[in-house]
Amino acid sequence: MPTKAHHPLVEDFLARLEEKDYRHTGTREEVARAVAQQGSHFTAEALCEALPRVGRATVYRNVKLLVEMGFLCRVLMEDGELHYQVSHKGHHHHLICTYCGQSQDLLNCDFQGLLKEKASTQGFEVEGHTVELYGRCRTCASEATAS
Amino acid sequence: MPTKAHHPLVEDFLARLEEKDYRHTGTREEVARAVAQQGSHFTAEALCEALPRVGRATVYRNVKLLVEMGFLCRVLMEDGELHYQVSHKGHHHHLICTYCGQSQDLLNCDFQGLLKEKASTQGFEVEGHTVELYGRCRTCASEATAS
DNA sequence: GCCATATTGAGATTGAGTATCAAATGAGCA
DNA sequence: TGCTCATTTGATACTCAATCTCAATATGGC
Repeated sequence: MPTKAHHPLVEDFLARLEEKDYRHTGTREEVARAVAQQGSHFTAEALCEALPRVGRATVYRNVKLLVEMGFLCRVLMEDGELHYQVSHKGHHHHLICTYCGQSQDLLNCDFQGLLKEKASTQGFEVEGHTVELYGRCRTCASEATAS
Repeated sequence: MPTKAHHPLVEDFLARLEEKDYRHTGTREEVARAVAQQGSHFTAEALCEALPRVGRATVYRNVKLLVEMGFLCRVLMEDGELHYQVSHKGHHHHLICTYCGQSQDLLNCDFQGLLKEKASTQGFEVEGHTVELYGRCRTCASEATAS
């Protein structure tokens, strides 16, 4: 199958597949391309709908692969639903707007040190953490102020 | 139905039910007692097993009630499974040991201010957040050191 | 092109949680 | 104490996300 689009995520994913001795299949490329076309965050189910010719199990398998390889990250919504979004590399947290639903990354923020220090006073060794922030994005906040 | 045990959680729950014009039923008391007897954290399903004579739907309904009233809080495990644990009142975070599974509360820790400040540099107004920490509790950490 | 094996897809299955609705129960009141 | 009626309960069906199974297919090395 010829490579049509040249989205960096698709390219990088295919390169990484080769690197790790996974096979480069047409289906994987399709999934990666669909992921790249999703806005902000999306559910695995939405991806399935965007890829009607690809089996549900395969979509889930490839999403898992993309997460393991760091191309996608999980976003936990306030109602407990699991979404995914294209990942900026490296550790970061999500700012999820509960008004418009958009998600952005919280940049330049290192809690690990603070968390470790706090937890160590109780003898606890922190190895990992999850942080999700909910509130209003800039646009929604200014709309609220304007009205 | 006579009140047999006098666990504070059970007592407080029953008092709050009255306060909020919910009915004090034998089933609610049973559920509260079972919750009080669970160690650390537990799933709704485990509660169902501990209460074979109570319907699954009723267990879920009462767990939801206990959460709304602040007697229970949700604990998100690293694999995404939802557990519950008896809540210390007030905002707090969880330290979840991935070795023995125990959970403890992270006390005296206020991130809200720091989080708000960081997020506001991106124009985001934080209204809520979730934080879960994973690692080794004191016991598991010292066992690892000893071996 | 051939082969061994990784990958895929249809469909069954699991598991958590919710909806339905008739029957049971609790609480106020006579 | 018994009546009455709204609340609560429980059996069951259902939904939804996600995983498992396994035969069919596609891939990459030779």
